[in-house]
Amino acid sequence: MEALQRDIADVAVFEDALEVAPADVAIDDSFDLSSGVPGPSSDSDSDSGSDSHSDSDPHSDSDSHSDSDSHSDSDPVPPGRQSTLGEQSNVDRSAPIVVGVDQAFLEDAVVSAVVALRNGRIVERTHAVSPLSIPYIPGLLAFREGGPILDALSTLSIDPDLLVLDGSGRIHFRQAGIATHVGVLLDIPAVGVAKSLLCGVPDASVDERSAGWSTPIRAADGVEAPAGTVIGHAYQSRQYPNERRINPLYVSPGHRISAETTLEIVEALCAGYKLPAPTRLADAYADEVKRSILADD
DNA sequence: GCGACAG
DNA sequence: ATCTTGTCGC
Repeated sequence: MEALQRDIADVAVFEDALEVAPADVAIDDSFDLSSGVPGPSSDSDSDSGSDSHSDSDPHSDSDSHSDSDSHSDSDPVPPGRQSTLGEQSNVDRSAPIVVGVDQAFLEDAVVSAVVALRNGRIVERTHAVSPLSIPYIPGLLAFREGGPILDALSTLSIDPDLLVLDGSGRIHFRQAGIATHVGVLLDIPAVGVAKSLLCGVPDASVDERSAGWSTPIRAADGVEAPAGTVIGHAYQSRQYPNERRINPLYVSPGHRISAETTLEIVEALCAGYKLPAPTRLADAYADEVKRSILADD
């Protein structure tokens, strides 16, 4: 597994090779992000469960039947037309699609939820339920959750321009955290957003920082990269005005993006909240699906 | 050998 | 990640 991670890190591109600029994904504060899915239909989900074609699941029997086990809402795009008259809408249909991914766990399965945003609004949501076989081992997270994430992403009808994953990317012993792993396998730009630091050292102490602050995370001790290499950043996305403290985020490039741009993108996606909007929304959706599953049996 | 260690 | 009510503060 570790050898595979070194191969993945070798193929990974930690430089900007994406068509997404921070300004293109900024979250509008003028819209209520906490409410809703697009379209009038309420989200009364059906089942889910797509078998995994994960790297850890040898018996990947066919997923023949339902390709749409999870509901998905995508807005209709006018055929062959960019912009003409009547372009009063603020909706830029050419804006990049940012997809957030998050998971909720069951007994021996995991719900992987994906939420696609464009111009800060949800354009599609889908999910998959996959079996879990490998335990959580620091440094090997992708082997446990990577397959299930691919399961969910394969149900999306929209093509992501950027993936926002829970966990690290380059901030990893072998520079192949789950964001890098998934990004490389799909060859899609990806960033990793973690709530705690796996490895590497911050340039400055991360304690008691105000919103907007950030400091580089550099390779050290066990990280297989030239000592001093900037592998990510600690970023204080939000802070209370008073005594109570909020921990910073640890953001790092997954694939086809630099550490600097990763920081800018995450900044643009947080909009006053601790977590980037795609992650927050996928988080809530995963819990929603999980509870609905626990509901009937 | 001991400690650290994403979700 | 998950088990879980209230509680402090804007």
